[in-house]
Amino acid sequence: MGFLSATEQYKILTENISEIITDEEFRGKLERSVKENKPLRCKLGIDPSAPDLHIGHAVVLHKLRQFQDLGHHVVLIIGDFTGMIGDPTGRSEMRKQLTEKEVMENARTYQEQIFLILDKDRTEMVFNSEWLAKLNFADVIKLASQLTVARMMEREDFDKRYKENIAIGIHEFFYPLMQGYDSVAVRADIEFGATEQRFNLLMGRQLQRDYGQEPQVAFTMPILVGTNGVEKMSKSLGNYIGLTESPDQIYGKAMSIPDQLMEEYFRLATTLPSGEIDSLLESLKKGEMHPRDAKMYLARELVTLYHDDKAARAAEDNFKQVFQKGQMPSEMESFLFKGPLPLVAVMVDAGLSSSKSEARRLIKQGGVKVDGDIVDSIDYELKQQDDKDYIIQVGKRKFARVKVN
RNA sequence: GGAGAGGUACCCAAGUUGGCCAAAGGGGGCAGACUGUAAAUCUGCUGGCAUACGCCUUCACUGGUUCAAAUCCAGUCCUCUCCA
Repeated sequence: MGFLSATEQYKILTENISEIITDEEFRGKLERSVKENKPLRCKLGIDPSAPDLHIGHAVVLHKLRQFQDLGHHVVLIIGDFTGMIGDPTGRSEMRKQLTEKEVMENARTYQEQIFLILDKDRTEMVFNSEWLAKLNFADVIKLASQLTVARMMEREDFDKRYKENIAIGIHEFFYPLMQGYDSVAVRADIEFGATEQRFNLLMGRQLQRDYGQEPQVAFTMPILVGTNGVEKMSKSLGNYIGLTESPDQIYGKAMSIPDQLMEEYFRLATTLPSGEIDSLLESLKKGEMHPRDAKMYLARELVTLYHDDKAARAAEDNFKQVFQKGQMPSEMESFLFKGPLPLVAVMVDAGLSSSKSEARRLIKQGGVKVDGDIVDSIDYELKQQDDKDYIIQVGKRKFARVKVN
């Protein structure tokens, strides 16, 4: 600790964030931390309902990593207990409750992914069932009495559901309370979350006060827009870039984002210094740099972040080969079949199409190529070939190497 | 507990005088053209099986009426509103 002054830390840590509540308290905590040489306890709650992390989740993780790099301490709370309720935040319907087994399984896969970004040595991991499961009914009632229905209904998501006559479960009211109680349990100095978590983060402040603790500072981070540039990034919408995806997938998806999204992605999804991003955007605006090249840089950065620079270069070479020169990728999944076989069946078995009907549709629309030639008949058959493989291409980006014998 | 409204495909949402309904329209998605795998725009497709005639599964669930049901009837489950 103590390499950087509170002022210097403040400057770095408040970059690219959405809101701090309150700024004054944050400065105070930083100064005290430096003076007493005591790391801040940075809390992040994880809802183990969606086990695949994407670069949207990574926004807050990168911020935490910055804290860690400055010597602070991260307390990661796996919401195994709350996961059984389901965070209603931003939901337009009740979220399904997970079983204990599902929660544990998801939590495990989370850990693997989260340390792609966080520093394991400065992370403490806890499960909130540790304290929440111990509360008895009287404790729960006491906790619930901290909050009025009116207060709860201030939340936009609940209010909206209420007005639209969509079900709200009583148990959903407990989610913010439990999350807030977590802050009490781990004595959090700061809690992080996306902007939509604002209410929950504030609840932690209130409960900490009620339990005689200094209230945590709430740090909200912007929500990353999905690759289609329309809605927020989410797995269920399919507009995401997953942390554990292959270099080619990450690179390709990054290249497909709308141009307007580049700045947001550079700032929130990469770890490039903001000065560098500023000058890059500047030259882009002046027309000194082609938007495509800027995007390739972005794609490279993202691959490097979750793989390495070697993989990034390889993904870029592959991209150039396939999409700029229109050639085949150097590597693709291989399959072995006993022939002869109709092409539609092979497409399904090789995962290029989800059903034969869809495969036929794709062929009719001219979206399928075999060895570079557009297939014009849905009866197309793959015959036995000992000497070479078939290269099947579906759409622009799906390829498979198929050997038929 | 009483009265009323509702549950349709990935989402929203038509359709409820029974057949022309695999089910309008929109969104999303996919494919094609144009590009920089961008955006915008245009075109086509969007339950499964089948070369095709067609067949099968699907409109909360279960049963029934009928030659024929998303549409009619009965029961069940769920949601919402008002009353208590």
